[in-house]
Amino acid sequence: MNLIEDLRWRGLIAQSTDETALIDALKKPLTLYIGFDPTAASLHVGSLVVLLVLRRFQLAGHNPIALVGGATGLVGDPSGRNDERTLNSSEVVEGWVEGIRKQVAAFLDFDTPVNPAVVVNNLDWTAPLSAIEFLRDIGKHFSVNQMLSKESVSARLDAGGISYTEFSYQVLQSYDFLELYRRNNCTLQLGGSDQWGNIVAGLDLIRRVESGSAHALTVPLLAKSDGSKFGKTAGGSIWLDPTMTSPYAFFQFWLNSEDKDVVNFLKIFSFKSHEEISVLEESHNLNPGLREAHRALAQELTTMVHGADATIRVENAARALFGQGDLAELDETTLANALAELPRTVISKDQEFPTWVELLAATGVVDSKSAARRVIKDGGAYLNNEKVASEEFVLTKSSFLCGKYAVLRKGKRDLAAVELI
RNA sequence: GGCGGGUUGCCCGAGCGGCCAAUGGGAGGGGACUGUAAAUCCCCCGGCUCUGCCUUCGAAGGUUCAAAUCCUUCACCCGCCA
Repeated sequence: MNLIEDLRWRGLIAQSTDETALIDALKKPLTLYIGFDPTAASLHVGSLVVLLVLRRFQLAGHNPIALVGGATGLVGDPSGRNDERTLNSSEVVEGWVEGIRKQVAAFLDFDTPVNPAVVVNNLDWTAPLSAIEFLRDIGKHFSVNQMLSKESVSARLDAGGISYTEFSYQVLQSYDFLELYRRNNCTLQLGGSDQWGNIVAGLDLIRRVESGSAHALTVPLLAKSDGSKFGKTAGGSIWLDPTMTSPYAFFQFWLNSEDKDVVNFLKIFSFKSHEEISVLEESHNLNPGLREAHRALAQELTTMVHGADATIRVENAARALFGQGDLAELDETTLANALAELPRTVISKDQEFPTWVELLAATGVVDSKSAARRVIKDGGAYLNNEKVASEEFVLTKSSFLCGKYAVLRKGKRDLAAVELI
């Protein structure tokens, strides 16, 4: 099975330029790139889809380039949006570029002698360019008629307009491809399916300027089986940065995948063999309640992103906190380790203990005291796994397990720790 | 530059002087059932010092006992015309 067939099996191919030619080109190692724009301080699980495809190409012997969009991030991609982006200051974007550069690097191999990965920043070749050079050398090759017909632009024209800045985005991205074609002989660009227009514009530019030919391959934008956005939860996006999404929450995100999605997710994200995935699929169909596939997915991804140690810690924590057993029976070490993975609030022995409402709000499991009251009224507030339905309830020293810890829970799975010092 | 239409809570979208913290839908939250799933059903969904009070309906002023609703100015968006 060749790489393209494997990607197809995984559901990772949306569109490509002439597939026969692409398969042919892939018989020899080629150089390919994917761009990531710094639109936040961290990548999220959605970016992981395409990043892992890049990794698959490297594993198959090709030369991967990860491009961080220090330039394009300053401009803003109109693709997939129906309103203009708010521009971020260059200092902010610069900071994000650094963070994302590190994240991307973690998934690629830079030490292999044959096809080491490369990370580049498009600001390096865009910044020195003067406006006149840009217009004469690059802009001249673009037809506004074609630019207007791009989905990303026409959608915006219908939705209320687009600035000249974002309109120019496709030109910048095309120039990136041209530049990488020249510098690295890069002949394939990967991206989310919303990037098709931008990528193809790059192919045109390469053809016009260098009479060269290159390829495009896009990955479907991942949606859940119910059509909703992948990678968003009530708490917001699932980020790769552990300070933005804790490894605990990250693990739980995968473990809580819907049944209908889990096998697809394994195909998309996992580096297990087809056979291993089939085994998990069978187990899942036979006894979904066991959630073996969910667990395998959560373990593999958490290990990939946060490391094996973190995965073990986080899984043990979940086992302790979700265990059927009485929390009071846990020994202090187990409890302390489990709680270390949760958001924590510290209260002092000397101060007056807060009321139940105040405590719930303080830990952040609810957004406000009003919300805390609502949850209490609805019977969704738990202390050490026991429902507490009184707003006036105040913890006492005996509420603290091992004399130190209290476990707050809202609903089934929203937990926080309180430590007494 | 002229004329007309618009700006409502996380999103869409009603309301068009008091009965409005503001209809409805979606998203979200809790409960029941389950498997830390889905579907379904019930409840909730601005904040607080919570039988009351405070802050919201683009912004600032004004009219009125009373304004999201009327008037004025400003900002932005969308049309049509120049």
